[in-house]
Amino acid sequence: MTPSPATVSPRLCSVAGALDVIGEKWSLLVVRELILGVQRFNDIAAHTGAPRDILTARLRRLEDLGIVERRPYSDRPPRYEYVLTKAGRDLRPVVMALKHWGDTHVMHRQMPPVLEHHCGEVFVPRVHCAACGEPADGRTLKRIDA
Amino acid sequence: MTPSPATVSPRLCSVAGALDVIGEKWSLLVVRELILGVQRFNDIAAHTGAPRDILTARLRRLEDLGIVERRPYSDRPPRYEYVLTKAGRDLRPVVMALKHWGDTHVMHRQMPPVLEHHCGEVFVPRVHCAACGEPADGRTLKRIDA
DNA sequence: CCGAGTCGGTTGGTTTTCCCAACCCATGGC
DNA sequence: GCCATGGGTTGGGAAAACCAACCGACTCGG
Repeated sequence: MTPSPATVSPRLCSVAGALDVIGEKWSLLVVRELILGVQRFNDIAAHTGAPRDILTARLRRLEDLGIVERRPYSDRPPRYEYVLTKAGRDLRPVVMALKHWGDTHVMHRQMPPVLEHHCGEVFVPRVHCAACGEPADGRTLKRIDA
Repeated sequence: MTPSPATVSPRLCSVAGALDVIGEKWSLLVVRELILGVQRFNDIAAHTGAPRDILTARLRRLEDLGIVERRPYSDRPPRYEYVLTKAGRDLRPVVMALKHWGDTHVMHRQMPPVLEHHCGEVFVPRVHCAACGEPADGRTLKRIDA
């Protein structure tokens, strides 16, 4: 337990290395969103709660580190989306371990599990209209009772 | 992908909950040290590189959250050591996942794996003198060649 | 053609956090 | 007496995070 004398420097360790890379505030929440398939700047900001300027900084850094890829999905107007690289997808076990620990030691009720659809992707539910098959959301639905 | 309109608030999620608890700078490195069996304030400070005042704050918070236990091992002078609770030991998968990711994506060479001795504890090597069986370190060894 | 809305950001100013060196106190050993 | 050890605390400066407001390029509705 007692360390070697005199020249004790911080442990050279890949846990520390990993935290240097993805240990900054918001980084892992951004990765969580990307794992869930959220790809657009505004959506990531809304779902994580991260300030927009910080989010910009994190996305740039994750891009520099080869964890996310930023790619245009529209030329005019210029629009971008973010997707995980292999290195980024490999963070799933980290996020899952955090989620499991959070489930059992922080949240008092069990959170819904992350599911994987048989297509191989993380399952994100989306409501469709059974009649026409088109997606349904707040803009395509309207109250008719009043 | 596009979220529901209007009232989009940060996702209620145990990943976020976990990060609120152990996502602050240095927290997971402190847990790493405790997993490795380092229990004393000065040793944790030296091995992590955390500033002493920050380390104090983190240890207090981890104690309040029930992740570490602070207990005296000497009355006079008053001295304390830190050990993980069950909730703290349950963070091992998180630290291991981080370590594995760091091994493959940050560090360019493989770091030595964390081993578990058959006694059930994490294996931390300590060099002993084969002759007398006592532990050997910088204070008990001396160069005799010059 | 005008005004409002969308998207992906920037900018400036404030607040919070982190960092570092120095100091403190009780004790034990020389 | 004097220094070392262990577990901190303190003050002050540097860095990071936060927030509201703004911007530019476009689209859409009227």
